[in-house]
Amino acid sequence: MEETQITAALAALAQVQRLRAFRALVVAGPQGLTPSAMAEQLGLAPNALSFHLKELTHAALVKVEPRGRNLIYRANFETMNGLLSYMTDHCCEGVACEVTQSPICTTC
Amino acid sequence: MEETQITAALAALAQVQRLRAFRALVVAGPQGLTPSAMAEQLGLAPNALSFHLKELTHAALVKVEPRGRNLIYRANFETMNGLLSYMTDHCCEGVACEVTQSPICTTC
DNA sequence: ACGATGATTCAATAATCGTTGTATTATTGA
DNA sequence: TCAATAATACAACGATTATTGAATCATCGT
Repeated sequence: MEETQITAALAALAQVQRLRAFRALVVAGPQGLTPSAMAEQLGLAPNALSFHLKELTHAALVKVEPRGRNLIYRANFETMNGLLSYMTDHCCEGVACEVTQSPICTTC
Repeated sequence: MEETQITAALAALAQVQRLRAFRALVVAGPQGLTPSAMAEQLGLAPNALSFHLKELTHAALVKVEPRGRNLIYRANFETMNGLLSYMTDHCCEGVACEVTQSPICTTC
């Protein structure tokens, strides 16, 4: 993963509403959530949520799939894992400590 | 870890210079780095680096310790681990996928 | 085709953030 | 004490960002 992608992802998550939205999607898992369900759950206006989801999408943290009249948003676990790996890579020069590299949701 | 602390940490890392500075400290490990060493390594003006280190300190991502005329900055792995855990917690409702909870640098 | 719902887009305002330059504090060594 | 180095603090400008309200586009069921 590139540095710009990392900072984009971090910036996207560095905002309460987006962090909550993303976490809701992480918890929801492969099933995903519709914007209206998220708007109700998070107490957000539809347009505000849409704005934040666009940011998350642009940072490749979420994926969208149209289903009929609804959209299904899902967390992008590849980006998530790339982000976590990036922050832990080469920790302590790779020698001074034992870094356990283990991404999440390999089954998703 | 609280939500505000999480967003503070993410916001602190969502900036190229700070991300590089923090990663340099992660790589450096327990030994840490002085601001002047970091400034040279990152090609940053001393005051710019100082500003960014203050942000990282305020987000509890780094620790400072005075040593003679120098300061030693170190990555705060507790915050780091808390941050990673927060993002992966309750993934997929805790049932649909196997989340391997394994923070980094437990030996640091 | 029509009304209703789901979701996004646009525009404007207010607030936040990064950068640069200058000045200031503290510590070491002669 | 004086010069030099290490590091931070302060102020100002430009740029980015979040929020709000209103409007637009697409889809479903009748």
